[in-house]
Amino acid sequence: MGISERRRREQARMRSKILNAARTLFAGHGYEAVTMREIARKIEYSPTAIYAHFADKEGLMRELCTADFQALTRAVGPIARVPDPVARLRRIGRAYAEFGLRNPNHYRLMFMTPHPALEPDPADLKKGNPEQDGYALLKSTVAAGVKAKRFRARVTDVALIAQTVWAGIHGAVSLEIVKSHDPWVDWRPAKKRIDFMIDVLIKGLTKEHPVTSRIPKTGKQQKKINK
Amino acid sequence: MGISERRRREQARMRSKILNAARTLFAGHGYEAVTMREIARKIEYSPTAIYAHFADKEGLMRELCTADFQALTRAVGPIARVPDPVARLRRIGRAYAEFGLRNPNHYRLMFMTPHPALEPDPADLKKGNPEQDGYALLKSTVAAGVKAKRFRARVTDVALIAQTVWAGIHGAVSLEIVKSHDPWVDWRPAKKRIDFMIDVLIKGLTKEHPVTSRIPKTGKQQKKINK
DNA sequence: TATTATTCGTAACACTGTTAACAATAAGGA
DNA sequence: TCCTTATTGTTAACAGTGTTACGAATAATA
Repeated sequence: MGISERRRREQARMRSKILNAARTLFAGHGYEAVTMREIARKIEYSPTAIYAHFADKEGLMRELCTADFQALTRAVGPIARVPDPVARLRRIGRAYAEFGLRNPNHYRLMFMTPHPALEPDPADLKKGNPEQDGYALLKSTVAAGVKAKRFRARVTDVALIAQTVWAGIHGAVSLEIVKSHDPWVDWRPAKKRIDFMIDVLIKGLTKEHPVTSRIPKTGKQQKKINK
Repeated sequence: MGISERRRREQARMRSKILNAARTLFAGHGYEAVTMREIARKIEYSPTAIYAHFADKEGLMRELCTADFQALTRAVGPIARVPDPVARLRRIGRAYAEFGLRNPNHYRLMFMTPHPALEPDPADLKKGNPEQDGYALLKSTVAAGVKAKRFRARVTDVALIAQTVWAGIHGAVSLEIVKSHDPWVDWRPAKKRIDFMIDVLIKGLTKEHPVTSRIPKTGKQQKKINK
C-alpha cells in the first residue's frame, strides 16, 4: 500500500508545516497575540485548513507544549548520570534555567500560564509524562541527597525540598521573563542571579561542611560520588 | 460652586462603580476572559459609557493594578518598623506571599503578565511609585542586614540579594497560582512551602550563628537601623 | 438665551476563533 | 469500471471581541 503510505506522509508534512509556523509565531509574539489567520497566511492556506489537522488553537498550542516538555526532558535527562547528588541538583537547576531563558515564550506557556484543567491524557501517562519525568529526576536527586545525608538535620521531606528548589529557580527565570525590562529595578544579569539563587538554595539546604571525607563508611559508594 | 462639586462626585461614583465591577470580574475570571460588554452589563450601562471614564480595557486594568500595588505597599509598609533586619526580611517575605495567595488574579496581573512597556508615569514617579516602594523596603532591609554583617562573607551585593529573595518567594507563589491544580505533583501545602522557602533563603544568605549578641558594638547606630 | 462640554446610547467597524456548506480529489468495495 | 465514502481544502458566514463615529440629551457657562 504505497499510496496510503504517501498520503500519510503528506498529512504529516502538512501537520509539521502548521506546527512550525505556529511555533515561530507563538515564540515570537506570544500565544494571545497570534491569530489563526496569521498562521494560515504564513503557510499559504486558508484558516479552515488548519482545523482539518488540529481541533482548535489550544490544541495546536498543546502539541507544541508537549514537544517543548520533551525538549526540556532531553536537556535535563543526561544530567541523571552526574553521580554526586548535590552537584546533580546544581546542574539540573542550571539546565532548567537555561532552557527557560532560551525559550521564554515556550516557558511562559509551560509554567506561567494557567491551563484549563489539563487532564492527564492516558496516552501521555503510558509512555511516562515528560513533565513528570523532569520533576521525577529532580525528586530522585533530592532523595539521593537525603539518603547520603547531604541535607541539613531536619530537612528530610523530599517533595518539599524538590518543590522549593524548583520554585526558587522558576522565580528567577519567570521574573526575568516578565520584569527584566522594567526600569525601576536595578537588575543584576540574569545568569548571575540564577547562579546566586542556586548557591543560596544549596547553602540553605545542605550541611555546611559536606561529609564527603567521612563517606568511606558507605564503602563502594565512594567512587560514584566523586564523579 | 456646589454644582460642579456634585458633578465631580457623580463622576467619581461612576468611576468607582466601573472599577468595582471590573475588579470582581477580573479577580474572578482573569483579565482576558472578561469582556467590556460584561462589565457594562454588570453596572447596567452601555459599553461605550465606560470609555467616557477610561481610555480602554488596559487603562482600566492599569488603574486596578496601581491600586493593588498600593494595597501591597500598605500591607508591607508597617513591617519597616521591625528592628532586626533578618526578622524584617522574614516578615516582608511572608506578607508578600500572603498578598499573592490571597489575590491570585491581581498577583497574576502584577507580576506574571508581561505588560507592554509600561513606561513610568511622571505622576507616579513624583509621589513615589508604590511598586518601587515595596522593592525599596526590601532593598533597604537587605542593606541594613549587610551593614550589620548578618550575611555571609562574600554576600554583599544588596541588589543581588534582594532580587534573589524576591525571586524565591515569587517562585513559590506563582507556581502555587499556576500549577497547584496539576495532579502530577505531590504538592505540599502552600503555606508550608512558603515558610520553608523563606527558611532556606535566610539560611543560605545569613551567617549560621547570628551576631545579635555582639551588636551593641555599633552603639548609637542601633537607633537609625530601627525605622 | 445661546453656546459649549460632558455623558451616554445606537450602530457600526475591523477584528477574533470557529463552523456550515460545498467542491475537488482520490481511495476502497461492488 | 462505477458507486460510495473519506479526506482535504475552499468560501462565506456566525457569534463574539475591543473600540469608535455619530447623535441625543443634559447641564454648566457666557
